[in-house]
Amino acid sequence: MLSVTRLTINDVARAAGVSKGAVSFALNSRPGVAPDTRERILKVAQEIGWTPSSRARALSVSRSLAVGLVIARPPATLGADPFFPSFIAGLESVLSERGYALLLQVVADDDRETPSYRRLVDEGRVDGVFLTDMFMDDPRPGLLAELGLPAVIVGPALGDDVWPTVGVDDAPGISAAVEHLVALGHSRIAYVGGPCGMVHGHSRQRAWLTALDAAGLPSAPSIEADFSAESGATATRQLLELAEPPTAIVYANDLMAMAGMSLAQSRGLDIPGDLSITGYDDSEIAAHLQPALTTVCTDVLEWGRAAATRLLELIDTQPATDIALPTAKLVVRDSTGPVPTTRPPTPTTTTPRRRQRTTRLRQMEMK
Amino acid sequence: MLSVTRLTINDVARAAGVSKGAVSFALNSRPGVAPDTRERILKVAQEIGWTPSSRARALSVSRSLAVGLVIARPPATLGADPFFPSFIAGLESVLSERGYALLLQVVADDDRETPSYRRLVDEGRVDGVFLTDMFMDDPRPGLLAELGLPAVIVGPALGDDVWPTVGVDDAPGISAAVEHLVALGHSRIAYVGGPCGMVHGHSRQRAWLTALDAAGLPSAPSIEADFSAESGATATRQLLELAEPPTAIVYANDLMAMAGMSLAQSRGLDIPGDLSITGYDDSEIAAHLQPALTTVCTDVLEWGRAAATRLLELIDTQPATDIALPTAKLVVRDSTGPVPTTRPPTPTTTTPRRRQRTTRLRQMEMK
DNA sequence: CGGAGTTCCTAAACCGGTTTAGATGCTCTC
DNA sequence: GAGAGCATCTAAACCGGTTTAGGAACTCCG
Repeated sequence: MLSVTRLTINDVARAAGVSKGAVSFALNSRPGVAPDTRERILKVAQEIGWTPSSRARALSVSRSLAVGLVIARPPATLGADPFFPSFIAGLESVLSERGYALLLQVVADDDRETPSYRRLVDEGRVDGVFLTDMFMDDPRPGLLAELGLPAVIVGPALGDDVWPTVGVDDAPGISAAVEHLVALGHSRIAYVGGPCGMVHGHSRQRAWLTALDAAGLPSAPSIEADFSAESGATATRQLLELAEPPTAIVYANDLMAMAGMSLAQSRGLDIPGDLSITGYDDSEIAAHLQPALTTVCTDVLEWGRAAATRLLELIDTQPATDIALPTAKLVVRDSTGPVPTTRPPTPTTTTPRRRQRTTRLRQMEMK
Repeated sequence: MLSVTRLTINDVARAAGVSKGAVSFALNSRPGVAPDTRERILKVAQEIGWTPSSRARALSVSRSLAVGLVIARPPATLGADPFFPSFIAGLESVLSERGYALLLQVVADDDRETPSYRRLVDEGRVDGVFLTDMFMDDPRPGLLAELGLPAVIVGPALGDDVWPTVGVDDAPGISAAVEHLVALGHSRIAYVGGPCGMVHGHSRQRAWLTALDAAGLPSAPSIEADFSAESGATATRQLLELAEPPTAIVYANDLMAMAGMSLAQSRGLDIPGDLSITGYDDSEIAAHLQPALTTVCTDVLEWGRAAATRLLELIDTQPATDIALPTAKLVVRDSTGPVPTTRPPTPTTTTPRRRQRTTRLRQMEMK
């Protein structure tokens, strides 16, 4: 190791016997360099092992060659969400190919993210950002428009936006779940959703409502939870304590479904004998639960790829290529089954089914 | 909005009636500027709303002001791991305070990461990296030493390394789990671990072995899995089919423990009546399982903070401040209980307990 | 054969900061 | 009161690329 200093474009220029500019032209495959000169330059660069410094590049092209992802969620909930890792992997696969880096920021939930974005812009760290976990009336698109920072909204389409939206439509997945339950004979299909103030919380609930309606079913109880296990358990408890508890519950994510399933089981209910349950996400554990969870699966990796592609297009002010995302698919497993037939036909204030079950349990324990 | 161009240090200099250099000095609180001048400059900068461009700063200080985290795992496994989100949140809290950004890369598992690091270095994207999911004889520390890129190893201490290690020791947590089970009367405490080729897989298994030994127990079956739900289920099946199945299983993470618990339950075993189970991680869902999972909890956020602090020190060639990380703690819940007392004293080739249980189940179903 | 048009390339400006060398004015000292 | 020493500040070089203006050589064409 003779020289400690990093290789620069000047070293290449000198070695190839040309000027800095020529090297730059050759590297970026721009006209103005003879084919054989170009080849010679590239060969020399290769030989001495030079890669352009993205620092220097970033300064001269007035771009950061990086995009940002700001995640504002309590880390606990984040950890249980299979979405982000796959999504980020999808982003990466496109970004790295185009020489872009991904800047990640995980901020406290209550920070409302906007200071983070402002800083990213002020410091010129990123050329664009992905917006996730959108709220209804989210201030961020407006803020970013004001700051002039390109953005892509990740999630269900909103419609009237300044920024493009890239997202797998929730509706088909939820609809499929409801239809599946209807086909199994269920008619009291409750819903445990995320915060209605959040776009995907909202859209999934709408999908459930629409599907019920399409099946000609009357409205059923719906509880607004917050995607956490705790809230899923609480919501489930409330539903089971209703005078007329549901025979099936559609959850807006797997985590709440798992917590709900556990809670129901702890009360002696058999899944799916007494209660059918569906999740959303198809997390790794879903298939290995007892019973295996019927859930909705989306191709999150592809989703990430699409979002990244769109953001880069936006940054380069290229026209949008419309990428068709595969729709959400229902994965039927063992947590859904035929509606219980032994149900008493007239609704009462007590819950006979649970009573009965409790009795059976008691017998078992006494044995 | 009169001018569309970004504010630069020149604008501040002009507005304050000083030179570029003076502004730079003032901003970085270096000597050579009179106190009142410094204040005036800062006030002007504040007023016109200028923040130094990190692009330009990065080029002139020959630093990227960013650090990298390369994650090489199949996204599916990643999504189920509560570690990274909290860890990243911890990193962020230190990095952002110091004006550093976090560059994230999620690469395919088989890419073995090294090309990613090489690229990060070649392009000058980062000033240092965190190494996670270390293998025994991992080539990365050596590679990075060669490339001259500072690194901090995240995980159990290895000892002979070029780079500092920041990690919560696994041993106390696993030991506590084993001791807890021993106290409950268990003597056949099996172990389902991660790949032994991985450092934390290895260290957790050693901890289990050591703890067994300390309790004066003979060696028990141990299965090398891969931290995935699938592998956890398979390992559990193998253990339960042993001539003399364990009465307790210690798992190296929650995901495998959950899958194992479900599998055991699907075979009619009662947890913890017939089999006690412990996990590792304390994921959000753990407390909401049926039964709630006894597991090991570590302060991952603090861990992230420590790792970031250490890496920045390394980059600035400052001496290491030794940060004491809180040790892993056992969280006792309901998946562990007294060893079954009804067990026949002589081992046979069949498994009477399960037989008995199956019978009970059958009775129930026939009813 | 002289001027217009191309092609290929170089020198120099530029991106927006940091940092160094040196100018200026002031105090201190003998 | 002249030179040393210091604090304060400026001008200019520098980081490592990209990009523009322009020069040299060569072709084309009337």
